[in-house]
Amino acid sequence: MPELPEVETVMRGLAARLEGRTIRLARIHRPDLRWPFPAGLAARLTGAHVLGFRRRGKYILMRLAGGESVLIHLGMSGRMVITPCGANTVPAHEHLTLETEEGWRIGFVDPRRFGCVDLLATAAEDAHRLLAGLGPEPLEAAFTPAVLEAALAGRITPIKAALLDQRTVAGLGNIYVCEALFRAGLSPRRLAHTVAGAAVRRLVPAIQATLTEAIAAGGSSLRDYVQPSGELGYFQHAWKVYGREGEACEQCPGPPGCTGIARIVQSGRSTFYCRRMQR
DNA sequence: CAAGAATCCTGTCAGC
DNA sequence: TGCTGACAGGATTCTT
Repeated sequence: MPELPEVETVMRGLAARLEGRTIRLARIHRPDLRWPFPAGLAARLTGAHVLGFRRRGKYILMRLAGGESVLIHLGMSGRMVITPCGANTVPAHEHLTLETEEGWRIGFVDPRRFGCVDLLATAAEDAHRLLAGLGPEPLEAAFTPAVLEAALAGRITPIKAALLDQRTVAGLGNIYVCEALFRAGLSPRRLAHTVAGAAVRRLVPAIQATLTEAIAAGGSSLRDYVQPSGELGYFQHAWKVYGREGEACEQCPGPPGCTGIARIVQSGRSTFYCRRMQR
């Protein structure tokens, strides 16, 4: 899916067109994504005034006047497409359409339909069942090596799997976990509880730098992710290991001994890493 | 309780 | 060109 940097980029794109504006019209084109849309969603969005946005992990929260917020998750293939109003046809897999009074059309497109939309009370946002269990925000000050070390303590699972678990830290996905572990020089196969001390002091800044640089690049554009404006993020060109099976590791001194970037499968998902530089 | 597998869904790509 | 199977950014739910 869109991981934290992509979600942050999408949220900023939405804020630029929606913050302080009024939704003139909302339409739903099917009854559900992962779960049914909340009852009366289109009617409750139509005429709503948007106060602002925030992100929690991979979730976007759109705060409305009147005390309600809209929770949006992009799932694996979700994206927001912002275009001028005009066309009457609904693009393929566009499940929710918003139109602003300024003439912008915001479409939530999600072919695989793993995304979701919900309505909740703004005052109780963090108590929502999908947000309540999330770990710390990796780019906030509260995410320290001591905090991560405590979250990893006693866990008998590869560090790769532990970091993908949103209860450990919120917002990382397959790509950025691979990239952050490479940056920290840690093997994705290491058991989570062994990542302590100096290792976790390398890992926290590695996660933060990876995410910060990716956000600055507008995220990574894969097949079905683009920024709301239609521009492409370009962080995919900065990947050091993800999708680079067999290529030389740029940190390795080179042969002899450099076997290139390996791809393994952990809990059903591809992991890319350098066996030599990541221990 | 914790960890891993199965599952939801559609599109794309490699290989035949 | 067309078919088939593997695989894809996620996270819940089900099994061990």
